Amino acid sequence: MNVNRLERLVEFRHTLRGFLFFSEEAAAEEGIHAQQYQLMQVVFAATEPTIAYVAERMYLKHNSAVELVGRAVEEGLLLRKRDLIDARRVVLKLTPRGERILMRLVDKHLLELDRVGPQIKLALEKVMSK
Amino acid sequence: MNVNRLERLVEFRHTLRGFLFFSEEAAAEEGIHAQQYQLMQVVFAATEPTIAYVAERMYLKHNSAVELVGRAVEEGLLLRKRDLIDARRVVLKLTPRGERILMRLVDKHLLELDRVGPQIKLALEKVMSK
DNA sequence: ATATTTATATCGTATCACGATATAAAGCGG
DNA sequence: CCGCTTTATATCGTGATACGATATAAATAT
Repeated sequence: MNVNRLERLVEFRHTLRGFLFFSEEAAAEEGIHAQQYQLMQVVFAATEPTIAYVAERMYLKHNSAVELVGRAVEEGLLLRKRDLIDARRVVLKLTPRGERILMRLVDKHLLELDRVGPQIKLALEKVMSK
Repeated sequence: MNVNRLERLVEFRHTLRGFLFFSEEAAAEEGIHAQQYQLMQVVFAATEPTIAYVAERMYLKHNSAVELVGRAVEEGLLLRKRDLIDARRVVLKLTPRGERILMRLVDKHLLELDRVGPQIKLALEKVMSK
């Protein structure tokens, strides 16, 4: 039943896309972009959030990370701090505003995952050849 | 432990992003974009794939769907066919080339989900408040 | 001390998505 | 049958995103 597995794959991607769409909308409600939310998550959760770390964690090239951070800094979500020990490096930190927005978004996403998590899980189980 | 749930949310998004990154790479290996792969999935799986249907299914505005389809048609992945009954509508169909590429990508994704599906599932379970 | 590597930044280009607007066919009310 | 509205697709201008190529500057190696 290869057709069946294809249909299940399509269904899985649809549930995923639904979740990601929720994420975009939630971010938009806070006046930011979905990628900025992801960036803030990564920065907040890291012990030493540098540009290179962000790039690796988000599967981006470093120049893309630089640009993403640049826009976030411009919008007052993040701060760049030059590393005192190694002056090539830039360490990132959320602004109070960034932190407030992140926390609200995290709460919303946790609620949403309580709602759609089971559906995603089911769709995923169906697509895996157990 | 709200911090814990946040960390688990971050971990979940990381596994998801990993899968989506795989998808981007796999598409690139076939010379197409990840969104074109998603589009082809939707078109292939639908009984009557119109622009409006694609937009709804991919959570896009119709103009975005028009543009996505336009680029896919230009690259020989899809065909536009005017609906004979309702001449406003456009029904989409994969070209043989599009279909071949889709099938290869579906296979690759099914294999990848056998590999990373369990990790995604685990991360999802951990983030849901059971 | 110079060469190389590492970390970040800049530039040009393309995809993608959107809002606003346009066009054209279908449906509707009289 | 004819305007009027709705529906389906298309076009235009703009901005975020991501990339490769290239640049800069600090750290490290020889």
